[in-house]
Amino acid sequence: MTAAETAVETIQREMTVFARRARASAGRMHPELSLVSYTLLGHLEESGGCRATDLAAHYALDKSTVSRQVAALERSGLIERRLDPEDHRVQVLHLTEAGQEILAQVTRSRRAAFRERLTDWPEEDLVRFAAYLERYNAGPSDADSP
Amino acid sequence: MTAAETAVETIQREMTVFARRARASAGRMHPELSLVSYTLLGHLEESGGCRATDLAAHYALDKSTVSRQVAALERSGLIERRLDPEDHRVQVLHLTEAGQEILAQVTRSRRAAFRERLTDWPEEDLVRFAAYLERYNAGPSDADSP
DNA sequence: GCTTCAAGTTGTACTATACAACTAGATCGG
DNA sequence: CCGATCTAGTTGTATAGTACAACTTGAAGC
Repeated sequence: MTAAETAVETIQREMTVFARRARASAGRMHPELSLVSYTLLGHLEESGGCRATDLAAHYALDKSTVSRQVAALERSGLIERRLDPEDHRVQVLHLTEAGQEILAQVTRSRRAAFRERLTDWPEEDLVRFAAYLERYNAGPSDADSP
Repeated sequence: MTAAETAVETIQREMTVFARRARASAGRMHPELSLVSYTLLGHLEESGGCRATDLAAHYALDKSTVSRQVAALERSGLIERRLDPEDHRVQVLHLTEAGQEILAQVTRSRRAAFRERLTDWPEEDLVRFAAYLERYNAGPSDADSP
């Protein structure tokens, strides 16, 4: 196995470990907001509002799954839907003020946990690590590799 | 927000995107072996056999969850349990030959998908990326950050 | 030896998810 | 203009993964 293959193997494995732990600790840290919900809210903030279909595509989820998550978030008053006047099939999702607050709060505590864990890392490494992840995910999202 | 904070934010977000896509594509790629099962088998191979409790700790899963997964894998003939003669509470889990084969097969196809996606990456970057992930996950696994 | 601890199993409930069938609105070719 | 087709989203249904709690069995310590 070449060095590159070993690295690829490691990337797979470690990404999976990360994912499992993230899920576990997210549940413990914020019972009020599941990891999925948090993620969706984050995407809404980042994108400044988008459609359910966009969320589904971005996270490789079925539209029915997103539909239910969105319905729950709306019920909790964290997001609102605005009918697109141009196209009445489309609902553009936006964070409510409550949604923004909760998201900010969860983000703060998540960031704190991350910071603690990453406390020994030089900034240069953090930036490079982040860049690798972005570069990896920027590839085609569909129907292929994880 | 400092550059380090931005990076931390990005790391969180991109890790999550990765995790969701990984799950989705894993289901499509290998209906015969769920992402969890694959992961557990991989850990068994890597560690050369371990206890269910170790798996639970490593992946931040409940022991009952692991117990069921292990039972399913045993039913499928992919792993076997060996009672520890020193301590009869303990069952050491090992891959069977069939388990090794399936794992190798799935690993090959996963690796191929990864390779394709990582095809443009210089080996140096792959190695560094892998090192970052390992370093990240090597931190304390419990009760804290994702 | 009785109590306490550790490994694992089983009962139960819940959540995330996918797939399929459906509704409602838009678009396009004639 | 109108039916065929496409797109966004919802709802019905089934399944898998998960946690928590209660239990069983074996080990260890006072």
